[in-house]
Amino acid sequence: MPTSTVEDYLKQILLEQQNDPEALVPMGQISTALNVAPGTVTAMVKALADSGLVSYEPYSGVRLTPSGRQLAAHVLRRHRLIELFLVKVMGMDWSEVHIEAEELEHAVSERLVERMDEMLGYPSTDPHGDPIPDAHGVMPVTVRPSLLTCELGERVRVARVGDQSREFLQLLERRHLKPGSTLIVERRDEVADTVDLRREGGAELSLGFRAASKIFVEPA
Amino acid sequence: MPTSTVEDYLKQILLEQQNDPEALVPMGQISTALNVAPGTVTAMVKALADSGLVSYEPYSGVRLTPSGRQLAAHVLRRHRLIELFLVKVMGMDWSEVHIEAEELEHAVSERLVERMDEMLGYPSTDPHGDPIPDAHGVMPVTVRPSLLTCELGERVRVARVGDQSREFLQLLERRHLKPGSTLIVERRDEVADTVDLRREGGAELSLGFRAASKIFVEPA
DNA sequence: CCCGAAATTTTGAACCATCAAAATCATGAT
DNA sequence: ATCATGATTTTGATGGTTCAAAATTTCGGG
Repeated sequence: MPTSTVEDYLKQILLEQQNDPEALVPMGQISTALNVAPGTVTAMVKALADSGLVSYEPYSGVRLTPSGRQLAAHVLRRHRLIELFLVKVMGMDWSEVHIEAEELEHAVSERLVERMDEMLGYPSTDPHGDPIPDAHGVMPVTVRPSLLTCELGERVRVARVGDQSREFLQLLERRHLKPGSTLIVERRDEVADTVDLRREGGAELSLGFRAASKIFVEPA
Repeated sequence: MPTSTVEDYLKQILLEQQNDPEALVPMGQISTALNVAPGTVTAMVKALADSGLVSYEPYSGVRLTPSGRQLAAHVLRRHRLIELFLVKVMGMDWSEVHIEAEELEHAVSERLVERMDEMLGYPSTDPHGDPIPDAHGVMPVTVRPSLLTCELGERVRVARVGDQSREFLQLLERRHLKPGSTLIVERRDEVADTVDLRREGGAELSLGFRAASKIFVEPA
């Protein structure tokens, strides 16, 4: 049985390289994301390599092996199903479920996860629009434009948000920019660092480039 | 923040001495219950004593201090609310929820526990009839007769079962002896080691003394 | 009152996850 | 090509939890 620390490292590596399974994730990135000292990551990664969960290239980085990827995907599945469960069934706020799921993902049994999945009707995405790996650990990766890169003047729907922080999510809630909302990007001003949006109903609002880049959309 | 190991020790000590707050729980009892070596318990208990959670009397045993009791009661509250939640909301079998709750009790946040409590309508007992401590850690202790000590010929209702093992609980389920069931103890035979019961509806069945002593009843 | 069995404590060791700080390596700019 | 800078690895150490086995204590019966 992998420890919860091992699960955290694998999950993080998966998140950092999910677009490209061949990519090497540098140590520093993991160190920052998990908030541990760089040397700790080196030590841990060596142990993961010894267990055959990652392949480690000194001074370059790590990538998941098939079995590491499998395990990581299951952790991610648990995390995302739990988040959705907490929102849909427990009525919790979407801005608080990430932290909660961070703990619960290491404690729930396989049976309980499958029960949640069933109760939720086998959903494909979590409250932030992230895909939920299926029971075999398979997860579709969809690349979408953000508010910074999508067409101007087209009606788009918010599909996913790329920042799980409480503050960011609460902002989106107040501005009615949760996944599912539709809107149009009216204009972008590089100098002013603003993206102007028109929401369903006509209300205008604007975001800075950094915030806009964390909201991903699909054609409405 | 106490570690989950600390929570396990405190909870176990509370369970072993819940009738008498003055009682000293011997090391061996904890060692057996938690399935760790005796020396490990000694070491851990010393650490708990240093944290002011228990008072330790070498070669005699430990008892909870007020703050230890407080903490233990909160762990027990989480455990029992989770068990009930898993049965009532998740539709899990009562024979499998104990193990699940054993993990979850260390992972759920205060907020989530209170949310479960609310959804369940502030229940007073868990699926096995054990009392659920309130949000302040206060738990009523009711002493009840067992099938071995209650009056013969009286209609009684199963109020609590004192064995959480899967096998025992599945047996009770098959025999319709879950908490809430009513029955009459017809006779006891010391030599044959049998307790004969008549269930609601008239069906007769018998149990051995050891099993009978783990089923507690109240007047129906 | 002493003695042996049972319980408890001590000792020495291991594993996991972590840190700070020193040493090493890699890379891009000159 | 070299060299400074930043990333990575190494080193030495700590805290928490655990074990096995040896030493000690307790306590009831002779």
